[in-house]
Amino acid sequence: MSVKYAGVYLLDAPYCIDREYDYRIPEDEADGTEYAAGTACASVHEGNIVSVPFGNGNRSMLAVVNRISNTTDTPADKIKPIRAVCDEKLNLTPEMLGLCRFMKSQTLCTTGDAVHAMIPSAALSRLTEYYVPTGKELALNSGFDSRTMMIYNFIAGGTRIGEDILKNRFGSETEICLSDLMAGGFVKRELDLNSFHDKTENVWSPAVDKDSLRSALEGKLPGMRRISAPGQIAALAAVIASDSPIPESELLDDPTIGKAQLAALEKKGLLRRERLPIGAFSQINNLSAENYPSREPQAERPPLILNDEQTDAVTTLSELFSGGKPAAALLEGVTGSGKTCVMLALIDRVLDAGRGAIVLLPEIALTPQSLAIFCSRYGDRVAVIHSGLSTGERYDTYMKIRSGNADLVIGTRSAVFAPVHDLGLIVIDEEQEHTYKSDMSPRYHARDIARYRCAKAPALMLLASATPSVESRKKAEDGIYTLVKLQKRYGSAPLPAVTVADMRGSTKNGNLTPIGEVLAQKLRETYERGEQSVLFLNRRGYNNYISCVSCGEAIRCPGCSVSMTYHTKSGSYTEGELVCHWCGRRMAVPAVCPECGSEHLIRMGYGTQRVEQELNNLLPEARILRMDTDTTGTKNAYNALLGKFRRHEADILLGTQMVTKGHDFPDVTLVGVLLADASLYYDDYRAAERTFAMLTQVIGRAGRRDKPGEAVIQTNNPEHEIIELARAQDYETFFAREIRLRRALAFPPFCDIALLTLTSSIEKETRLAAKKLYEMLQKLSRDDRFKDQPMMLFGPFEAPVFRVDEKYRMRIVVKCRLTAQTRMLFSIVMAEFSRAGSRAPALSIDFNPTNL
DNA sequence: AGCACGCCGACT
DNA sequence: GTCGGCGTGCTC
Repeated sequence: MSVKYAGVYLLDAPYCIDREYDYRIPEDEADGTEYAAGTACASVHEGNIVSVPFGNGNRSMLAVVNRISNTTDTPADKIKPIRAVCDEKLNLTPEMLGLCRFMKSQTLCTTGDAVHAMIPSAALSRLTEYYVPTGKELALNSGFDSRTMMIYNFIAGGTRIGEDILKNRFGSETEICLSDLMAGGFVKRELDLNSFHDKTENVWSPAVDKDSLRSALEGKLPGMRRISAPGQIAALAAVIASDSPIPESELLDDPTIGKAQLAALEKKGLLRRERLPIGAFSQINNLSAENYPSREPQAERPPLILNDEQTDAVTTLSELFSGGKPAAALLEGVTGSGKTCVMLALIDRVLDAGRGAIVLLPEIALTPQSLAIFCSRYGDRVAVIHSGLSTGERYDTYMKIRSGNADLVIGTRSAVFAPVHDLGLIVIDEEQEHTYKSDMSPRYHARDIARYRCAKAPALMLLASATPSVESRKKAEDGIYTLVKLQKRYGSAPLPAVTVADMRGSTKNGNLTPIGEVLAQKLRETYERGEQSVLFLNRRGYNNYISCVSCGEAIRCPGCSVSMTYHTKSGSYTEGELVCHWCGRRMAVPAVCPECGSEHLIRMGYGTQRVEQELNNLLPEARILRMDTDTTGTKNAYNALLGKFRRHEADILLGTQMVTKGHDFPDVTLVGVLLADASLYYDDYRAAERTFAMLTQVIGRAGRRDKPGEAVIQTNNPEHEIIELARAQDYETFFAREIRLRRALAFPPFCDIALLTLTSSIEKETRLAAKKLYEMLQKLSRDDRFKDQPMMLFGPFEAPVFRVDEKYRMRIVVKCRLTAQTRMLFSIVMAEFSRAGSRAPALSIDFNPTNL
């Protein structure tokens, strides 16, 4: 057999050394005579996780095998052998390996970052090198010294000993002894998950059904005396109360329960003992059972009742799915048109075809109610991935999917990497949500990952939304995605009546009034009818822009047509200036409104507490639930609040972003939007898009089936086109208007934006590096390789929050088309900046960032 | 990122 | 005379 080489990427490498390194795959030294596979590296495949010696100190580092080859360009004296290979339980499939390469080229992350997005960190961080006996007998007279013999005996006696333990026991020469033993084929090195998962414990579960256990407690079980020992009673009660096996250690925490009692119950045939790895039951969610749906699989899926339009949609989408070719579709359905039913019908078909599916939801939409839809229909084959999972749960969920025990994954952004077998469908619900874009390395967009995976599978990517992003809708327009529309509301429920309340001039001594006359009146009426109201406070852009009380306009950047952000000058509370986050332009707050000449310019904004006070004055009797980041620290608190409101234990729900997402509250007939225009003047070219989507969503929350709903939009800008369009729920006109603007101003989807940020703890260094970076970009853009790529450079300027966490941040914005060439250009810049010393400013590049 | 090699100041 | 500062440069 010829020598083979493995080209590997290190998992923990900075960008500048993130390239392929060739390692020798050790040949089987004992070569079949007595013992085959004398090394741990008998079989290395692409996608395996391995450990390799790296650098001068030959530090052991984790790496992923990118390529297997019979030849290498690396000089023989530099080539080192792979140390150990992790078996198939953690390898990347060829698709996933390809996805890593794709992510590296698309987002300029390191290969390691990409791998970390796919394999749970609990797995990678627990990978450890072990020494294990090979099974080849070591004769006493084999000529090894006594230390080596002791080490061998130690390894042969125990299981999976790590090098640190050996070194501790046998001293610094351990390494030499080990390499002798390995050369002889007596011992091999393995890369495996460390002891955390090796340790086992006793777990207890019912040996018979729970009713029999209850009978036993009551003495009604035939042929058995009533259980009277307090310890046994307590143990039985605990097992009956739990949905999952209970670790023995947990049972023993109860002082009345002893091992003897457990043994007695086992002998009586009531309880069953199993020896299982510690943590094997962490998968039983920490989501409280009360809040989350049961996972009992339903015997038969209830049939879905679809109208004609929905049936047509399912037919079209099923054809795309079963066409055997990659496909992408955009399901555009007005609020209440039953997108979910279409999704379920499609998932039915995918699962029935024996394939897997992933459904992505925004975090705040991942509520017990939305999960219940899936869990009650598909039971145990569902795996849920959300931010509340512990590292152990994440690992268990990953393994459940990998092993094929779950073929439907519901989750947030990161679930797009779930190792679903034979992937047939990825659904991205609320497609326009910006949470699908990661703002940490790897800075990927779930949509791009989904598209890649669906192209390879091949599978169908389905984007769903009532208000698709301009980018996606444009792709549908261009025929890249198949557009499927749902225009009928269920049972032709009417749209809520929308009132736009003009808030201009409603200031009290220069302060804004949170609740105007119209809304106050309707809140009172709704309360008196015994119905519920939802108030949505638009906090985006809060207190950050200057608005004119007379005409409602915010001050915009003369060059960028986005709203300028108000910054307080450092060391002052009252003095501030306006800054454009896109081009860096600064200017003093003007004395009069540039639009209408009025002198009444004010800073916009107030918080939920202020609104709560106002509500208390207005309706002292009403029960108010305030929901914001202060009151909903944890996911459970958030779900508890939602549950409370659903059960009508409060009359008014007041909150920020969280109240807008698909919770179906049956008694809500009034929805109020406060500061509707705040997000209109957010310093982002997507401000209009987000405002439109948000208003559309929130209006859709009012009124269900039997009860007609009403919505009040409070704004300083009642004539604004976006507000008008949202009121009429007119996506088409909105889209046409937006596309026109984006084209004219060269914003996505007509160009791409690269946001380059330099971070360092030394202010001077940061500014200097920013200047250097700018010059470098300028020079490169004129280079022969790139000069045909139009690029516009802006900056360098300070980041909106210049100093964060003792670090200074400078930015450069580049508008260009993302192509292979421009990506190459940025990759050069990235490599250059990550090379320069550890104290030098760090560069990060974000393509089409969602927030600044 | 680490870790070496390498050439100039204050110390046993 | 040395110990050690961190400035380049390499890592299969």
